[in-house]
Amino acid sequence: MQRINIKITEAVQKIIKELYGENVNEEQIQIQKTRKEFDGDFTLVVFPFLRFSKKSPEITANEIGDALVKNMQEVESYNVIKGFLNVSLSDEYWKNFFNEVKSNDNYGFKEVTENSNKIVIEYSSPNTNKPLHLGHIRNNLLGWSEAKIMEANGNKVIKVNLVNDRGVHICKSMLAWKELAGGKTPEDVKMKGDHFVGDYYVAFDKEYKKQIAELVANGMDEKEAKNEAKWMKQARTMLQEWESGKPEVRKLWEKMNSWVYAGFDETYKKLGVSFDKIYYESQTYLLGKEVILKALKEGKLQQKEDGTVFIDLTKDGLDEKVLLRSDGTALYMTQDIGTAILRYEDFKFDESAYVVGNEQDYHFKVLKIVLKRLGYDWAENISHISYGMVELPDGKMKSREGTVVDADDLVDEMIETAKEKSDELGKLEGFSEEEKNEIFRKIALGALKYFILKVDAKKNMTFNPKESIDFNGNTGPFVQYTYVRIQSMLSKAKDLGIENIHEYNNSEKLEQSELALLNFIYDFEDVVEEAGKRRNPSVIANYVFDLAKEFNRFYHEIPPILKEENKDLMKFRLSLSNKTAIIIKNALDLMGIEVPERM
RNA sequence: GCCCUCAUAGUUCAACGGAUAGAAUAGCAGUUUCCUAAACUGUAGAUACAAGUUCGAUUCUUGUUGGGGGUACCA
Repeated sequence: MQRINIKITEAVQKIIKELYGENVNEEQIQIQKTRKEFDGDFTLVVFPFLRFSKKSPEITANEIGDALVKNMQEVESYNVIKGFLNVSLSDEYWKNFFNEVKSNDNYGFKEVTENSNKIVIEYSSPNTNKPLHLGHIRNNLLGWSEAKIMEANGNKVIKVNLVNDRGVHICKSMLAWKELAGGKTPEDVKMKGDHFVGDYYVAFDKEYKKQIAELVANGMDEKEAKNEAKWMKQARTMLQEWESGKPEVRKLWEKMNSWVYAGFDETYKKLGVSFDKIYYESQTYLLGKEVILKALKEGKLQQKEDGTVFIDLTKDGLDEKVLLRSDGTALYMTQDIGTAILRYEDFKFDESAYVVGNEQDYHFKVLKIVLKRLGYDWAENISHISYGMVELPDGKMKSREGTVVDADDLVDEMIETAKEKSDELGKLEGFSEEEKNEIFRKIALGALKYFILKVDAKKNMTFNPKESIDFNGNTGPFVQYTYVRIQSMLSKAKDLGIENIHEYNNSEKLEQSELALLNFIYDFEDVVEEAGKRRNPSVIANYVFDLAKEFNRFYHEIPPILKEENKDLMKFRLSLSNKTAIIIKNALDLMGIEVPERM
């Protein structure tokens, strides 16, 4: 069935041609949803046509409105307020629309086929020297949701992770462990491996600072002290040993990384994210080096006297960018070039998307240009899904100052709060512990995910731990609750012996709240598309909240459905509720949020 | 210095250049012989400042002020 907003657009085009003899393109025809406070379903803005009609906005709108009623049987009436033509569709249209979609659980989604666009999306990208924190949570939730939304828009999506498992920062925690741990493992102290390793990274920094302070006290200037501190020198040596493949160092590196991976796996599982392929920087940086050295030989890059390899981007309005250190070791950019190339060879993607914070906007601008200069045409299809920082009410998170919000802690606290809240309300009595815990988990993660994803991805956001745990108002649990309520009603209907809720013959005039719900249901398809185009899960969040709110209003305004004597009407309303629940479930799924059946 | 970004109720967030700038929360006032009150209803409260473009500007342009980020042989 053709989308009615498109049909109206085409009709308006024809009408303008007939009335005023002008050809207007689709972009000039602004059809929007009628705002709540006015009568109507769709609104046409007529101001752009005044120069054709040479009449007042009111007269122009009336002329077009008359013609629409005449030309389109779906259009029942219209009203004009200022330059706005509000069009009301007939009950018959809405009932037909609902009949089309009520049993289609995939309404709003496009099919993924063999010929679909292939998108590789990278997200998460952790370092193996510390556990995941709140910033990673935003990244992971966004990455997962973007992937889901891309899929819903008919793209073939491949989710990849790039683990930053090498570099001097990794050596720092290795060194501290070697010096301080006395051979202890995470098992020995019953800790999650990533937290265990992270503690040694912190320990390194503490000792390092002490050493700097000592040197400064002995008269060295600070800059020199930073370079000359014993542990820093040892860490650098360790990196060189690592690069040259010294067995002892490699072994330690593998051991500690494996601890971290076990910890990450747990966190990823808890968050409900996963990957189709994992890249390791340790496996891509050599390719990056190779490609750069080759390009240098071909004269595409430049070299300084000390051996530094760089690219001059001043013509692109950027600076000179170093691609290899003077000692020949790799940088972040070096490995990212390697990874990008490897990824193209692996997947021959149509698009390669990176979910990475906006602090790296410059990095990705450079990456794209460098790859193009090196002759990789597909670099044009690299996109950076840039998102804003997460700040705490009292400022930015700083790992060194201990103001980070740990990912595992946060999730655990949310679950604990969900449990308290539920006990307080006396819900879930008579459930087994296992069932209850599963529900708490869904609610807690629903709250967290919704809280983070409802904010426009590209904007910085403030994370207030207290408010994020809220389960009322514009929150995940509010939406989940609406779903649960509908499930409860549907199962009660079944208990009453009401079967085949999609089979009815509703001849009643539609109520305002029913029309409002139908409009929301209609919108879902456009919302999914918009979220995809804008690369923004918040579009979904805003929509599903409004839908849930609208349903709750409907639920209160309409007399109890299960007591409705007109069985056709009752079934229609049950079917409408059921459809609402399915859309809630599908929309939340696009955000990685699960729905409980009871709560 | 240069580049990029952001600024909306007390607070956290919305608003393809369109109508009277929406929600949530905190505040105040209500709703349960009725399908889950984690709900619903009412009330009060905001576009940093100054110009410009436009029929129309929170949205676009310029300037001012104030945040954030980048400009590393860190990632």
